[in-house]
Amino acid sequence: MSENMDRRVRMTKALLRDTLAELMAKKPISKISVKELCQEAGVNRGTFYAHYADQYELLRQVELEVIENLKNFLAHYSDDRMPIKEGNLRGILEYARQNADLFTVLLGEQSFQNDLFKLVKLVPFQYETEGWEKTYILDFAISGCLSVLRKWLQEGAPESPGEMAALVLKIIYGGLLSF
Amino acid sequence: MSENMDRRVRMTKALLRDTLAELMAKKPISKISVKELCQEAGVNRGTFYAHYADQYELLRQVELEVIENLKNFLAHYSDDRMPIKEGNLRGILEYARQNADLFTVLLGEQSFQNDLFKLVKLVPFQYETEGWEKTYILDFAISGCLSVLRKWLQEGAPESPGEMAALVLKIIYGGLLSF
DNA sequence: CTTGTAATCGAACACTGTGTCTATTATAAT
DNA sequence: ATTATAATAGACACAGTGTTCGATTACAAG
Repeated sequence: MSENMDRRVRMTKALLRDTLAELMAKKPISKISVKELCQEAGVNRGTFYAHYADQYELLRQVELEVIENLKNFLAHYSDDRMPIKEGNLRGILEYARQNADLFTVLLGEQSFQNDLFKLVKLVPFQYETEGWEKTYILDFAISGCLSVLRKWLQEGAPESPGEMAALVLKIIYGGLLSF
Repeated sequence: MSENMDRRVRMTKALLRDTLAELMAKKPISKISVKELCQEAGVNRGTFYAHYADQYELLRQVELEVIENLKNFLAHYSDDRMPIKEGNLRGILEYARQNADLFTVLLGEQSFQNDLFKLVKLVPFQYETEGWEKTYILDFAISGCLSVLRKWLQEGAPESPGEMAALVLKIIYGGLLSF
């Protein structure tokens, strides 16, 4: 992806990516102008437009990069035909924790959430039944997990990834009222 | 709220509200200018600025209006100390179905979701335990429900509110794997 | 190390939308 | 009918946009 790029291009994109994340931690992207973003990043405004159409396209690119990372992540861990293993889950949580600031921003974006939904739905689950309820159940579960992840990161990730993985599994396999 | 307002003011706000909803069904609010919105609504741009600072403030107001409606809704139905009754839930789903277009738009907004979370958390639930897991469980459940609602509306609400209420209750009380 | 290529830069440009103001007209409340 | 106030058209300075130019700089390949 970003391997075979000019050093300068990678530097520019990285600067813009990080600066956008910083600014978005303070205010919504709608209040961030390309001008301000470039001044903050120390990048020429013309250079920005050479890569992106606007702030939103930049954000979208960042989202897709992270999705790509997560995809590799899942592919690596789900070799053993057992989806949603504890270690599997813990790995993702650790990755999220390490990039907590960026993740917190991205998890607030609808488009990023949609990508995550699609990503999870690639995992081959097995269901008891095959009725119309199936898709709703899955959506319920994914959305619930993402909400837990978001809350966890917002609180500063006080619990360990292991604890959180155990919690999520307990909810999924034990039910919401198993506490 | 909007009872004791000049007819003209109410008309103007209603026009802007509906037009914004229409436009947001087609494209993200970031691509909607105040100028376009006002032309579409047939409202003078100066009049817009007399009421709102920008598109986002207008959207926020609409969100708060709907939240207020839902609040009354909950207050009416939760008189009997039994939260999350089937009829209770079905009523809300019917209300959402009747305003499907608007709801679909609003459910994609982070701020609106936050409001809904706060609203649901006003309901006095009783838990088995009191540990740190409690808040995560609740967030999981709320987020899951909203996701189901969103999907249902996006599909054009094929199932009846009664069926959906039953499904949600089955997930909550029966667990995710009870299918 | 040298050289051709390409990315960044500063500066300028026309253009669109913004936010505010004024004088004028239309409408609601009493 | 009178009064108050909301909506209007139009104008204004201003900020940000998106594009262009030539000059400069950094890179990668040979």
